[in-house]
Amino acid sequence: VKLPRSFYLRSALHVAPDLLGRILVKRSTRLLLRGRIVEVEAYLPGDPASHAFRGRTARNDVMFWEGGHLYVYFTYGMHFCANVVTGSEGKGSAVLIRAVEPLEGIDLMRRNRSRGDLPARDLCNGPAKLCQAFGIGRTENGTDLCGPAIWIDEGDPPARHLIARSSRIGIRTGTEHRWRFYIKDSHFITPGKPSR
DNA sequence: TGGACGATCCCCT
DNA sequence: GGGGATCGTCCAT
Repeated sequence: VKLPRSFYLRSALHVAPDLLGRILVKRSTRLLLRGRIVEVEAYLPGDPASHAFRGRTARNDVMFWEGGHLYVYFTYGMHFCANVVTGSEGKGSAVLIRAVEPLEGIDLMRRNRSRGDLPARDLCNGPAKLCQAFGIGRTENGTDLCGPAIWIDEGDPPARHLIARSSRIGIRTGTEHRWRFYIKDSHFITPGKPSR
């Protein structure tokens, strides 16, 4: 069952942990790519680490759309990362999907990653890796997650005691906040280290 | 108009 | 554990 619009119209701090255990789905040409979300980060209004911190621009425009859209950004001259926009129109808040556990379409994911030899655990254990594996790029920016192309299924959320949190990864500011959430016993989370 | 800087990844030692 | 790849974006000059 596809998560409804109302799921996304909440604070990113509520949506982020609630996304764990949900299933990211992308309809490819004739098959489905599916992955269980195991690691996310919240980016809030007024958050200096957020792309939206310095106001609305052409690049981050989608982040200010109504919750339930996909904000895809390009970084380091070669990578894409995907976020779930949260809250009402104009909020400028989102949840970065950092890692998913591959469930379906794994052969295609391997081909998309240009590596036939990668173990499943290394296909989507990073925000740019999962975008490459799922074929998410510039054209997917602004996709409505309540539409037919990319969506998130209810899945099977973990018990609360299986959810861990830490500071976020790869940022220089806002490191005092523990806004990274992940499934404690998952083998499919990022190898990178939190910022503090 | 230019330059510093990424919400990263991969390969090297 | 460290550095290079690679380029769009933003802000300061």
